[in-house]
Amino acid sequence: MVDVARTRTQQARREQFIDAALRAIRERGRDNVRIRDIATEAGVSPGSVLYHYPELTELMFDVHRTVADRFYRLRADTVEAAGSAESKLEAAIETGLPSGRDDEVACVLYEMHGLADRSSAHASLMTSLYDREVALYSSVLEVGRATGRFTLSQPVREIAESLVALEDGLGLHLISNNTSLEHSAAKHLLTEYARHATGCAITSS
Amino acid sequence: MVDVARTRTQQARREQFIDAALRAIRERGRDNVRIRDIATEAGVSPGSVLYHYPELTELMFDVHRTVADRFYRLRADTVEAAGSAESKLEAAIETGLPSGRDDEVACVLYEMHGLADRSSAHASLMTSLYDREVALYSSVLEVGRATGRFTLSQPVREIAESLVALEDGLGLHLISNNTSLEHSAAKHLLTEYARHATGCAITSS
DNA sequence: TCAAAACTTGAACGCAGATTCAAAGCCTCG
DNA sequence: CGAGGCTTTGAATCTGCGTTCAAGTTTTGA
Repeated sequence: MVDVARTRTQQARREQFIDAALRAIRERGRDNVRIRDIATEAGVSPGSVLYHYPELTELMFDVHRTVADRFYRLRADTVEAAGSAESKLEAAIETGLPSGRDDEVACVLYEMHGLADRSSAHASLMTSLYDREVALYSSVLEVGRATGRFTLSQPVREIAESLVALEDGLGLHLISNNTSLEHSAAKHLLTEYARHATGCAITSS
Repeated sequence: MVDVARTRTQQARREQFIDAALRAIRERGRDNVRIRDIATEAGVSPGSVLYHYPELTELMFDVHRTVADRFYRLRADTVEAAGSAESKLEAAIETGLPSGRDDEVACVLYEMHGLADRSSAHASLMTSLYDREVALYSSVLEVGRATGRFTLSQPVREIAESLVALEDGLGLHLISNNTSLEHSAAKHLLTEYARHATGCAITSS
């Protein structure tokens, strides 16, 4: 995935196609999306898409990278903005679950997961997102412990990894229309685990 | 999904196609599988597949149903066979994670998840599996509590749902080649949570 | 201002895969 | 054994999508 040098405007154009592809993928599914769909979404002709992305796999990769980054950035920024360790933890939990089935970024992120099976490039993206999310939770836990607000029941990394896995599992069900699991229930489960693991009094308001 | 009446041999033939499709999907991916792949896998011609499954969506549905049932059945049987509540819990955990990337049933099950987005029939299958898994864990927890071996830190249903979500999230990462998460580590996290929630002394041997 | 480069388009082409179907094979039961 | 129904096949057809490309349009920069 070595990037050829591109001008600023070329890069900007590409980003428009990334957004168009994102919407098209959401609409038609990762493997059913046609070049025409992406073109239509971007308001151009199919040839134009190919001109900027001669390799569709590269566009797929960029979409994956983009949703992973956006997902993480929102979380990191929200956590950063929160004051206390407790509210940081609440912020991480709140932003870790897909807001609903209208959550484009989360939906596409889950769609992309499947590519990791067969492409090591996509697997790296997934691993990298996982690592960043674990690191984010870890830092929050460290802060809470350092300030004496949290009493951790397990090693930091274990709690962080469990939180990430838990929200991924819950998110998967929320996005897949599991009617036995509401968003509020998912958040409650996540909060309860966090509460037990940190011994602090956060709420799933 | 009303089934037309079929003879025993017709049903048996269909099951061969389900197995062939399962292998083909594993090989080529849910949306990239061609009729020819399924036919080849079954050792017949494409026309034969269409003869038994005029609607490919029906075959997809049957594959989904089959993997969900196999996955659950193995768990239920293993848990059933275990003696104490502790070993039942260990059995549930052990069978809840994909054994590896060679785990056909688990891999295809995760592939199928994505269909729930757009098909309510598939969403029902997913929900049904979730419900059964939650019920399975719930029953184990009830047994442990009734026999005084478990001291539950949360309502039964919450623990059960958390365990299911946790293993789904962990499984997703294992199947997606997340190099930051080993199978043994996943099992450890699951075990730790179970231990914490039940207050009992199981090990992730 | 103008020439070259970058970009876009839509029509034309080629191909892969779904689908159809007539012919042939093969059960099975009277 | 043989007639009728069930199953399989491979060839023919259809369809839709990717890809190419010559011809136009826009942008750039000198």
